[in-house]
Amino acid sequence: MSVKQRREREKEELRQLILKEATQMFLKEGYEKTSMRKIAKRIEYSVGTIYLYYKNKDELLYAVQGVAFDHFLNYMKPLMDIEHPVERLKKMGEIYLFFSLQNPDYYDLMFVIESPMNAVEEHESWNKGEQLFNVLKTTVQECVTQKYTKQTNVDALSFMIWSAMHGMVTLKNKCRIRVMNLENEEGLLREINGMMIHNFFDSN
Amino acid sequence: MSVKQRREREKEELRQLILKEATQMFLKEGYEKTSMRKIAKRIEYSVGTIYLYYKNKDELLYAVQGVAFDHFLNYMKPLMDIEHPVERLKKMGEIYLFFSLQNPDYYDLMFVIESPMNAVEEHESWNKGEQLFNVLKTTVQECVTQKYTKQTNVDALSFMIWSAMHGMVTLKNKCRIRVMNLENEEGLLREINGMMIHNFFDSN
DNA sequence: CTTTTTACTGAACACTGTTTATTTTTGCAG
DNA sequence: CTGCAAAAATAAACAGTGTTCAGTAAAAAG
Repeated sequence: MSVKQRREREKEELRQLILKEATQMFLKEGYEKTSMRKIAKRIEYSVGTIYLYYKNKDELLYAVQGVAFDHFLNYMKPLMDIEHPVERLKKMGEIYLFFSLQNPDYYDLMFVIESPMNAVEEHESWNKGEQLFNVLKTTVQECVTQKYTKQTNVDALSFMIWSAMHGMVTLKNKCRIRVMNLENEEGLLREINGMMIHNFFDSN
Repeated sequence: MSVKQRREREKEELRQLILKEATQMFLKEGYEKTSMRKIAKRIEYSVGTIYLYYKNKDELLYAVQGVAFDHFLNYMKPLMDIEHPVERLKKMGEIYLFFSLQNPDYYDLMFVIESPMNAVEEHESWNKGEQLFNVLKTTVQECVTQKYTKQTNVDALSFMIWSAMHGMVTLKNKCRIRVMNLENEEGLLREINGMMIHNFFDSN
């Protein structure tokens, strides 16, 4: 039975190799500009082989999205040490901005890219996105429960924060912020994060 | 000299025809999925002809963006009749949401699509985007001047509002809002608009 | 050593944006 | 009306895309 195991391990290794190289290429060149042939050339296999491990390019994207979400979740981990929910919320915003501006391509893969999403309902990377949102929602829930805000609608409050963050990041990354003719774009984003927290939450 | 004029008019007519059909196709099928050959087939000319009127596909996108911005600006026109800046701001948010959710493809063309933007610095559609942002900024400026808010940073406040709106719209349109498992997604967006205005502005 | 199973290949298909040599159409002078 | 130059439109070509599938090579089993 050892042979079968080895074979299985080898298959898994190739699967991982494809994922690793595809991830790197998606991040470096973007999803659209990374062709299956280029990936194949990089891993030194023929195009067809990739299709033995991933149904199509979308399937490969899902896998890469999983990697991206894991990466993001790791950034968020230190947050759990912060006791005060308002403080945690503020730090969460800072991390969100930091990660998104440092890794605009990861961000794109997770939150902007269109292609699949619509079609598929159930997918692993999808659950990871939910997991990420729950980190926010839980913290907001604590803020509400502990009366650090006048607001009561946890969904609305959570989504507002997420939207503002997501909006800032995408307008920045897609260069639409340029219409504002600012000198320090990233500085403004951080300022707004603080501004929002202080307006909606009272940390006493 | 009449002949030259007619020729020029005919050229302009074809230019407009290409723009019109391209706009329709971009909106219906999306930018990526609309090929130059398909546009050519639709207007019953060969592919090459399009390149005599628009340098390339990006150039065509710019033109369509112009159409989209005009469309959006038209939606915003009725706003100017609202005297009270806070009321105007709130209505602006409602219109923004309404337009963006009704015309997700126009929205994509204006605010999400990547391709050109980065390369070109000066472009007509760009100015129209600026014009649109100034409608918001002017209103926020009035709110600040007339002391309807404690905030003083007009840029920050304006951009925060825009970001929140843009974030909500894109998360909705790209289906990322689904992780929230809501029943009435659009209702929540409108609720948040009101929530933001009432938290940052005091209309007395 | 043969058979069967598994893994892999590369050519083919129907597309894409863009360029260019060629052909067609047009306007005008003789 | 004819000849000709200029303008406009075309078809073919180039290099690329995602995806499929008949065929081949390698490995495992008998």
